[in-house]
Amino acid sequence: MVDVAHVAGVALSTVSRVVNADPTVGPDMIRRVENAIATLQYEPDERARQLRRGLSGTLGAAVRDVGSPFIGAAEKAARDAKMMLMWSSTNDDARLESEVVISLCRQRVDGLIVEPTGDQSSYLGRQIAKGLPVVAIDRPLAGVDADAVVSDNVGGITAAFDHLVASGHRRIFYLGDHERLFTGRQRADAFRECLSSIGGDPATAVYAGEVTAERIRAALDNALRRRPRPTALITGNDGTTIETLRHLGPEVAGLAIVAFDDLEFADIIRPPLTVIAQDHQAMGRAAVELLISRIRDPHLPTRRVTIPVRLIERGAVNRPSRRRQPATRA
Amino acid sequence: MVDVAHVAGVALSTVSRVVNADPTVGPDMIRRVENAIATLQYEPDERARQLRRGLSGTLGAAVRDVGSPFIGAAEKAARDAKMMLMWSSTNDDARLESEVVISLCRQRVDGLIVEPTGDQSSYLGRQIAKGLPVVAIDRPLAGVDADAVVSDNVGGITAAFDHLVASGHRRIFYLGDHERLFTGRQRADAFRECLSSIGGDPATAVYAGEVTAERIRAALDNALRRRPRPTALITGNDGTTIETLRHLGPEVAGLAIVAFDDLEFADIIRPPLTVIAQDHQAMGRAAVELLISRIRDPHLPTRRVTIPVRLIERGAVNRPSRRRQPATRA
DNA sequence: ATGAAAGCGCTAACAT
DNA sequence: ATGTTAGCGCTTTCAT
Repeated sequence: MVDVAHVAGVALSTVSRVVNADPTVGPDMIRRVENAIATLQYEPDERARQLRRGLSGTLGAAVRDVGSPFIGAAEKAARDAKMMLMWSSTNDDARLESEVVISLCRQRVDGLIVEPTGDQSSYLGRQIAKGLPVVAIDRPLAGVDADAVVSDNVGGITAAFDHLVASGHRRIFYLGDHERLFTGRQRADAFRECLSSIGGDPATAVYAGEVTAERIRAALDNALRRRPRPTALITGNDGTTIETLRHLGPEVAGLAIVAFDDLEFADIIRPPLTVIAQDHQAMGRAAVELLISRIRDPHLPTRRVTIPVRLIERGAVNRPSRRRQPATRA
Repeated sequence: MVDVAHVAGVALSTVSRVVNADPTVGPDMIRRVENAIATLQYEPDERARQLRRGLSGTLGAAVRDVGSPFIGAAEKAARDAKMMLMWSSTNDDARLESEVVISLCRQRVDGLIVEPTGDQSSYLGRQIAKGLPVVAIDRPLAGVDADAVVSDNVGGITAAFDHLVASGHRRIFYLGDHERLFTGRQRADAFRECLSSIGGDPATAVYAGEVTAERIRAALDNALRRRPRPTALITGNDGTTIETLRHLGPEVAGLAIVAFDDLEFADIIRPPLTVIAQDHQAMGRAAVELLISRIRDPHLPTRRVTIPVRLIERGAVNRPSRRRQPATRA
């Protein structure tokens, strides 16, 4: 910038004014400076401006995975708000999450979106206490009072359940994520609630745990060995759905199935997969909006936004065959 | 940091030394400073250090899409090299690419990974000329001499083709991306080469163009109307594969199919999908390695790394039924 | 309307 | 082994 000032034969501050489109600079000055900028191929240093200004104009995100589905929407929303989004993945590892958050804080992001691992990073709590605007996405932050954007997990599970019941199913089981995770817990609980309401016994129909091929296979095998045999299944997240399809094939061993969260290939497999689709776009957008509003006004009360989910009926959820099917003598 | 110095009762530079683990500081100093840091919850400002040091320790990436498959590997590789990775998506839009690259340059990233849109951003060329280390990923940079990491597209198509031929197919067609894109062009060309080698006529067997549902459907319908009817198909990228499966169903209307690039559900659908899998991990890793080595030594000659691909045989590629099948009277 | 100068938070000489 | 001081590239008073 000094070079530009020198070449243009003006003061440093004038160059700065031109770069920042200050309306008080004269038109000839503007041209002289812009020429100098062009000849020097000058590019302002964003870090220096941020340092001086005290604001970074940057939002940070610590998400579970690079492919986290809200990121696309969040990036777009940030862009629309003229903020940059910097993000890193945590692989659902508390240590890594801590590292990522620290790194982002040292970059002095103006606010942080975090998809929290189950285990609470105490570091994050401290930053929030120090005034860092934070919004949790997908799962709320345990033990800390922070904004959050979550899916309507209960509504989704209930819709899936009702759909199966409406098709005549009674012997339904649930296979999903570990209840250590908020979403896993909420969905499993919602299922229990549903099952109880029709007189079923949740104790033998909820399989929650790690999403690994081995565990899911074992759970499926166990569930299918029960007599009377279950006729329907609700899977609690995409990883579970995929492993289930891998193990049982797209026909799911004759079970009716509703999967939590949509899959790219849900309409390709035969039979097509009926799903509860989360609105990732809306989640990402909402997270950025919440974050920006909190940056503007840190004293806002804590908000929790629940994003609706949608039942997408694809394959017919086949009726159970022949026999009677109450889960218990209801 | 001044605050820390004040609380610890030492000089600013001593705090800096402690923060940077300078070995010349005495042990009691270290403790005093660390205590002050802890009580003040001090967090160094990364931007200020970068500004002063002249290096950002950050790599930038401008990729097509948030879900770009190399990003995960690139992030990990960067992390291993103790560098941060900042990235944004370009949606294959030249304007957006330009914006993203400019933004990254203003952040003074030490180097840039870019998955170039077809249209050349002149801005990027200027930056490279000015000495910005850049490596292109997936597709080389048109008209600019820069490092690149690409898949072995020719080898992949050839493997797919040979596999089909070995199963008795002769009437094979190719459906893929627009030839404006490097990968689309290379794959289509490779297919032409293959087809010619068995005496087939590429003119009627290559369908390259935009990856939209409409175009792909039309291309499939046209291809399948030809007599003698084709017996096999090679799809040129995942988007094309998905639209093809959507249109024709997982049985692909009786065609044998080999798809370029693996799909998460390739082993789930029936019949399972045989694919040419790209090694996205290796690509991301290689890009970061190339970039870092070029940052270290800007005078390195330009390198192009080709990452091998792998044929994953899943479903049997059914033999064509009954009749004879030469593409022409070879 | 423009220039001079202070300072954002830090590192790296240079002193002692 | 520790302190003093001069910037890194910019914005922003405060003068003029």
